[in-house]
Amino acid sequence: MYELFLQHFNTKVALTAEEEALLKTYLTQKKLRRKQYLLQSGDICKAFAFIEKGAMKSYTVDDAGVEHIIQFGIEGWIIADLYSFLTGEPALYNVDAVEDAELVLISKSAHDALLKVLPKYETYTRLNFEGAYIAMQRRLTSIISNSLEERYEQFTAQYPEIAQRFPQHMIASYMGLTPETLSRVRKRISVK
Amino acid sequence: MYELFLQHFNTKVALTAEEEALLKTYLTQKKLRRKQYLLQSGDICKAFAFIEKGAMKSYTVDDAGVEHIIQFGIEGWIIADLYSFLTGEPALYNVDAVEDAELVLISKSAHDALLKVLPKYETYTRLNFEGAYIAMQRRLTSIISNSLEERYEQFTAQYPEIAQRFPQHMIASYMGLTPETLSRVRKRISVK
DNA sequence: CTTTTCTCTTGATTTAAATCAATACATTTT
DNA sequence: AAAATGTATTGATTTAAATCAAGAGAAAAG
Repeated sequence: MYELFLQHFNTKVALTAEEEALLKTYLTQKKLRRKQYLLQSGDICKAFAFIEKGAMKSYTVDDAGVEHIIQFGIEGWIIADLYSFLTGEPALYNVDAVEDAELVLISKSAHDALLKVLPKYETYTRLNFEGAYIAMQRRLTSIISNSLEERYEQFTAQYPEIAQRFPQHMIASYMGLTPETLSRVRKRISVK
Repeated sequence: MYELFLQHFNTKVALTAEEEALLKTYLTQKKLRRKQYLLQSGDICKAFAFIEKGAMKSYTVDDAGVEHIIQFGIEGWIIADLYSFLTGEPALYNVDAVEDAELVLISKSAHDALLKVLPKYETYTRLNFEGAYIAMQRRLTSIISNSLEERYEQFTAQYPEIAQRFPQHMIASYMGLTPETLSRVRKRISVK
């Protein structure tokens, strides 16, 4: 239980056996079936989720009812509305399962306690945020600076598993495009 | 010296007089004239900069020579190519002064040392990354989900000082638009 | 196993933004 | 003070993406 999470943690910050036992006492498990929500916008995000198995997405829904995907998550990734988690404000995003999923949850109270009792947890958190920030900055740079063809090719090169595991219309949503446009972008690339 | 930086730090994590004195020994100063570079893409980002005074921008330049602004910075903000700073890889971004600037620099070696000698520095860093991550996620959400009018109004509401202090064509670049389009967006808003 | 839903593609048309071009005004620079 | 540079607006035209619409194949549900 919690194998992948502990492995992920130890890769970033190595734990002693005692620390690992302590950490485990703060973790809980959750299983989700395809299409079930982990979080709905307007609710408070009371835990962040490490994905042990399965595939998730976070997204907004606009006035016209269209989903805009903010983030994907598969095994080894963290997913949540961090804004809501950290501030206690209502979530802006929905989070649900694209495939059946097994999650490790760290609640806000567990998170706050861990920051106090386990200094390595703060380092783990900092490294996660560093990585997440850098990934997001690259995504933003790509949106602002590159053509659709370049953006799609960068995306598939950087996240081949995401590109293959999620349906194409979700990739389009993630890129801020209609499914038709992404289909045509792919065609232009394949012709070239 | 370093007044604003120390104030910013203390607001996030309160320091004792001894800790503050220790922290100061790791800081250096730098002044930049308008249009001078702090960093050029391809170089290694060897320090991040806290802005004590002035205005900065980070940006990419595409094949056609067009600037794409990634981030603005004014008094109290941090600016750098964090990707390059953290990984030691060549920077993707240029950083230069839009107004004459006074900076507090924390070099990579100072950063690494501070993480070891001053636990509160790790907390400070974590909180900075949390805030930066959340701000960037909101920007991305806005790009993917909202109309240009909404995006511009959100931007001016959230960062009134930036909107007023930087020329409009830079705001356009930050939004991924041409200056002409932003001019027309503003006109549509004012008519409405 | 068969009906329904989901997924992707393609075509025609509309719509929004980029581009090209000109001008006016403000601010640096010399 | 004059020249040069930077900044913002407006108009005409082109270009790229969204929208509307249809259909075909695959996957999921009953």
